[in-house]
Amino acid sequence: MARSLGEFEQLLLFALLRLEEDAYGVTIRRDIERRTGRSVRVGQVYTVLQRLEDRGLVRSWVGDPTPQRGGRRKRFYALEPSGARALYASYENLRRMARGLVPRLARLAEISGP
Amino acid sequence: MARSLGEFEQLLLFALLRLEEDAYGVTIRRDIERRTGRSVRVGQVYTVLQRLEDRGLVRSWVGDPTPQRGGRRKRFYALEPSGARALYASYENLRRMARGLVPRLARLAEISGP
DNA sequence: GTCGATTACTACAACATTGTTGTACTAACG
DNA sequence: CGTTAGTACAACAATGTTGTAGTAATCGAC
Repeated sequence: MARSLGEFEQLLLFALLRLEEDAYGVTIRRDIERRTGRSVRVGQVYTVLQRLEDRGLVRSWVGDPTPQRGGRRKRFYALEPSGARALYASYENLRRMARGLVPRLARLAEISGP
Repeated sequence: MARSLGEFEQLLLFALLRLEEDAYGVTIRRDIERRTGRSVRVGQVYTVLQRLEDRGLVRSWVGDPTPQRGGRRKRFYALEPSGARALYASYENLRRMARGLVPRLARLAEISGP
């Protein structure tokens, strides 16, 4: 059964969940960058999306052309049920490990410099 | 600056935090297994601990002999300040991505069968 | 209408870091 | 010195990350 998810994979799947109908390469990337503050290469998004689709955790389809200046058609992505289960399991695991420790961790992280 | 932490690395660091004075290979392994329900090889723990130590996120020292039947001396581990910061940052990133989505995710994960 | 210039977006190869496993080794006590 | 708790490490698999090339769409000139 389900191998566990890497860290970036988790971020990616959460982005899919949040974006719902509007999840494609560019919006996914932007969502992760904005929320985490870390910079994400475009290629990284597509590479990981493809792997997740190969594993059956995500599905995708090509959308219709839009009346925008340039650009090719978007490929949209959505969570599969198995993807939701995998993501939930990973996140719960981490929460269980973290339970009760966050305040102390926060203090340690603050104290120790810039 | 701080690369980001992998998933297992995060679990490991949380275990260190929880175990405080009593963190060494065997207890760390047991803590992760019990809380997450996933099985962990002994070697995995030491491999990852060593890498984290190389990166300066963890420190270790060899303890004194104990009055137990057999066994060699334990090597104890503890979080370094930079480790606390890295762990906190990773966990916060994930929480920000997950914010507001967990109930929906839980429902999706439940519905979609065993 | 059709032909390119322009543009939003996707695909992928290549390399780096993390994850995982199995097996061998060490040092303690009785 | 036999037994045993514990550690180290080599080797391979999966995930993370980057750069660059390719594709398919619209617009505007003609």
